[in-house]
Amino acid sequence: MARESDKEKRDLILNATLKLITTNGFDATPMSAIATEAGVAAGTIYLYFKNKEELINELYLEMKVRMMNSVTSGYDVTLSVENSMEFIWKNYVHHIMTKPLEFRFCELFTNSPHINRITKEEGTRMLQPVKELFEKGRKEKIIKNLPDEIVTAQLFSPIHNLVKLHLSEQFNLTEKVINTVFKLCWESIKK
Amino acid sequence: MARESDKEKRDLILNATLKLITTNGFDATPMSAIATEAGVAAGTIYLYFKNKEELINELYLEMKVRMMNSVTSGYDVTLSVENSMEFIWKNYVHHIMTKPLEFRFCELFTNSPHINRITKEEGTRMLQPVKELFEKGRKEKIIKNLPDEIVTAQLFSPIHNLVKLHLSEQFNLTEKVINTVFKLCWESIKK
Amino acid sequence: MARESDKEKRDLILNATLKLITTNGFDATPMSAIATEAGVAAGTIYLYFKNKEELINELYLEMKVRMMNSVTSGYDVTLSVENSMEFIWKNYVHHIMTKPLEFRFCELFTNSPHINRITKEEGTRMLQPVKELFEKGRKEKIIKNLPDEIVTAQLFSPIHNLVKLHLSEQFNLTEKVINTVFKLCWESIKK
Amino acid sequence: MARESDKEKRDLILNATLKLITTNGFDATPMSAIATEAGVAAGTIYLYFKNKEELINELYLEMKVRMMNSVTSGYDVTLSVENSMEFIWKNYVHHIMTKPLEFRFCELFTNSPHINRITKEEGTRMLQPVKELFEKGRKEKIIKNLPDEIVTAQLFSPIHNLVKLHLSEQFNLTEKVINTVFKLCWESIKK
DNA sequence: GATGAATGAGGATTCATTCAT
DNA sequence: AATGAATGAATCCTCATTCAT
Repeated sequence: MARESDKEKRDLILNATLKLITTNGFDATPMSAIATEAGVAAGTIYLYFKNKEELINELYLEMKVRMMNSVTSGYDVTLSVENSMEFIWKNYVHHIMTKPLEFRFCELFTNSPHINRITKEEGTRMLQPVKELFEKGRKEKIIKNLPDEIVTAQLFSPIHNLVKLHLSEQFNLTEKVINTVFKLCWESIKK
Repeated sequence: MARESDKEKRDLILNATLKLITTNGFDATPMSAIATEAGVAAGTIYLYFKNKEELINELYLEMKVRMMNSVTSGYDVTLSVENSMEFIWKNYVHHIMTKPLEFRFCELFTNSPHINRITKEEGTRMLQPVKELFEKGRKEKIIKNLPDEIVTAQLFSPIHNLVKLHLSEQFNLTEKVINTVFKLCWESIKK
Repeated sequence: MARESDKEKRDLILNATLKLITTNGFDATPMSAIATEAGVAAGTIYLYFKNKEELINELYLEMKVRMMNSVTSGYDVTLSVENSMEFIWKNYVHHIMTKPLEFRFCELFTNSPHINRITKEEGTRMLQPVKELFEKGRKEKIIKNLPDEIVTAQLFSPIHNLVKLHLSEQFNLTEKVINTVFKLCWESIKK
Repeated sequence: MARESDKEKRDLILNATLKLITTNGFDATPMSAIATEAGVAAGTIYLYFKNKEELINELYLEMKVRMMNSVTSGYDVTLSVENSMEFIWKNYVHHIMTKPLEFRFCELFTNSPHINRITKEEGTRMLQPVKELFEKGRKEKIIKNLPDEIVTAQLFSPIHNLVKLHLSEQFNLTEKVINTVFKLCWESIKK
């Protein structure tokens, strides 16, 4: 039970951090506020994280892990490349739309000097399965022969952008629109 | 000459802010550092900007203005929709690639709580000419009948993303690649 | 055995404190570090000592006791005043040279506000045997008629100082030098 | 006048530090207390000293300088070695007796890890004139042929010790006693 | 007795902002 | 207008001590 309690407290802190930083930004979120929100003492945070920077970095990784789990959960290897892609793509969209805090947090920190190189690389490493799918698609002559970066950009950045607009209520991203966008994106890279 | 000197000092401060914030981030850029970099006294900044927040906001607007000027400079109204689009698109790419500081700054602050609603709206308002071009394209049945947001996302976010990778040296964005990407994007929205 | 174990733990804590405080100083030695060095839990220290201050004070007394034991061990009451003095003096020198940690600790705390008046007095009280020897010397007209404080100062402070230099490697205190210094000191107080 | 004010504030801070640290010890003297005692804001200290450590080090040096100035002020080179020595010795005693705070401060920090090597060396370097006097005495066959360290120890440490007792009111150091002690010390090193 | 997680007060330091010159 | 010394609130973090297990 001691270990459960540890896990719980760590999670309370991570969740409090996620909520406050996403809402107010890094600078406007003192450790004391995180402690209060998490219902622990200020010093307790330092039992689980070395300092504010490490707290952010671990939270960032946690977010990336959750996302990849979400995206690949239920993934069926026997699916065709196109169906696999659609499955992953829609899982991704669903994930970021239903976890706005996690999404916003990743947005804020992906290019932040607070995230150190190692964390960033570990975060990127999780995209491996997707890259393998691209490779398969190219080999099977299903998608165009373009570098991973371009395929990723064509496939994911438009919807990524639209989700951002949706979450800031500048645009209403319906299921129908999502389907439309997937088709546009897929068309642009398929052979 | 007094007014010119004023203008100069204001610009010195804005440029110093751009450089330091882009390099070190908002938190790691004290007003005193900006003053030193600009070659003025700390107090002087407050003669031109009410406080740090306003300084950031004004710089943000300035960046947006410069970008729109860059993008539409030399724009010829007699061009076809497709050619207009290509002109603007490539101007945009050129601008953000040659002004990495300005680009990075906008990236950092577009979704930041430091930029207030009014500044953000004013920044968005400058996209008006582009939106009018979309409207024209839809009317002339040259591009698909899609909302502005989707057209913008399809057209600009992939290259936007690739420029980010390019500037962080994770990808080499050559002239050839740029042309390829334009074609992909344009294909995805044209009728 | 329980009591033996208690004694052991108390000693482990005292030794750890001696080592760490001497090396790093009082401020740079948290209780948690002492616990780790002693191989006990942080809370355990408080079973043996009321708080940090008392821990220091008890250690200080312990050091004084050890020193007096060292200094008078093997002391022969039938010796002449001069021989007694030489015996004690050289025992003292030997003790502080072979127990640099204990010596440094006493140095650090003799004039520190952390050592309370009572501890200090108890520490001084142990010099009683030496003072009696002075009294005997004066009565037998072997040493000059000077107050204890002056005799002590003349006899011990020069070598005390040289040992400090020796331990900080600014001076090499050989057996020959020690003998020379004893003679100088003794001459200065003998009649 | 601006510079005078600077000097004044720096001195206010140094004096406050001297007083509080000597009374309460390093740990028990927060920067905020120093600020209050000096009559400045907490942040102001950092305009004159990089941090607490540097403040202590500069104060330490200041104390050493003042002492050497005191000790050699009015020093007449035409005096004999013995008279020179007596002059300096008594100046020294007078200085540490009349400046108990400065004396205690030096005592506290001479062997403290807070004083860095450079400061310590610079502090020691000021003893040069005294060492030259020793050399002269040896050459003129007036004092015994002993290393500087021993001469220093014999000459200064007994009185140093007695002053400490005097200041802590464990001993009353009268002018007569001082003269007696000088004679004892001088006798022990003179040929 | 022993543990070590949890506490929260306290301290060094930074920095946006002001204001006397 | 320009300065930059001074301010002091705010923040991160440490650590002596407690207490439930």
